[in-house]
Amino acid sequence: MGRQPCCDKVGLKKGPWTAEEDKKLISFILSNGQCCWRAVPKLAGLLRCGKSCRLRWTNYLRPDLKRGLLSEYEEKLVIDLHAQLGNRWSKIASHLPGRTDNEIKNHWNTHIKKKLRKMGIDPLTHKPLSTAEEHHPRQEQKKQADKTKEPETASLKSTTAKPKVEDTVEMTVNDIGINGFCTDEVPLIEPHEILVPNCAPSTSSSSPSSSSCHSSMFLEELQQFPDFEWPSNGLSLWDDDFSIWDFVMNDESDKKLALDHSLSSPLIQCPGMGFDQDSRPHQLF
DNA sequence: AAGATAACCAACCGCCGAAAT
DNA sequence: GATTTCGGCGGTTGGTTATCT
Repeated sequence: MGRQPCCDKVGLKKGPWTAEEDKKLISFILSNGQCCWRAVPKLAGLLRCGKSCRLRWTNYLRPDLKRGLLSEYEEKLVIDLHAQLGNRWSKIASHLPGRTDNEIKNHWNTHIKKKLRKMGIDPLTHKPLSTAEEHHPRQEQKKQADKTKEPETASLKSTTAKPKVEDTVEMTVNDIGINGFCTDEVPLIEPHEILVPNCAPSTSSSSPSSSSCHSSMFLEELQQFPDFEWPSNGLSLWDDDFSIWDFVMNDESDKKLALDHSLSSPLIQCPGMGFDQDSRPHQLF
């Protein structure tokens, strides 16, 4: 017979994660590292499937995640990578430290696509839109939908047909407009080398219209748990350095543990991860 | 002020290749 | 070698918030 089932799906919880669930998951991974996801829900006391835990961790709870809107540079990078890789969001995300495939995918669908169309560029082919397409956007959408269904022409399939596209990506740095940094060789930055700018209130990441509004709700929810120690000096939700990790890691040993885990685990380790002088991972909520 | 619509994004679904048995 | 699950990926959905009328 094959492997054992991942989890019996009866009675599993779905939908948005609560602060308590987040806390359980973070605590578990902090003390055990990332092991097999199948075992995580049971061991962490969660009524979720392992897949859901993995998704929550990689897309939201990981300490090395940047949050907030993509910078202009990141956006250009995404466009350029998309032109070469197609909808291979995970490959694209691997070139943007601290960003997830889901985040990039969402940003592409909500922002970049529109931007490119406005500029008269087909977001699928990265070539100028024909006038017919410009005048009949619905037809264009249908065409695009058809294209994606067509295995030979769909960007995903066409790129997979090539031998290891991601290995042969040539970044057109001049197009991006930033010198001296080839994204094909994302530099591994040592923690001490990272200077993550504090998330100033004026930046997009602190705007309530971005994902941070969810963080705000999340934090309010978190306040309901008495075992979380709220800072006594009156914390603003939009404090520059604020993060969930401040709540999960109540003391210095926890913070050290998080640091150790994130540096020792190849799955957690990420070149973009930043720590401030207190060894606290920056979370740009 | 209220309802309608658009925008955003976290989370789910289903598929696929790799790995385990 | 066949069967089954795991882990990862991309597409899609649905709830929430913002903006418009």
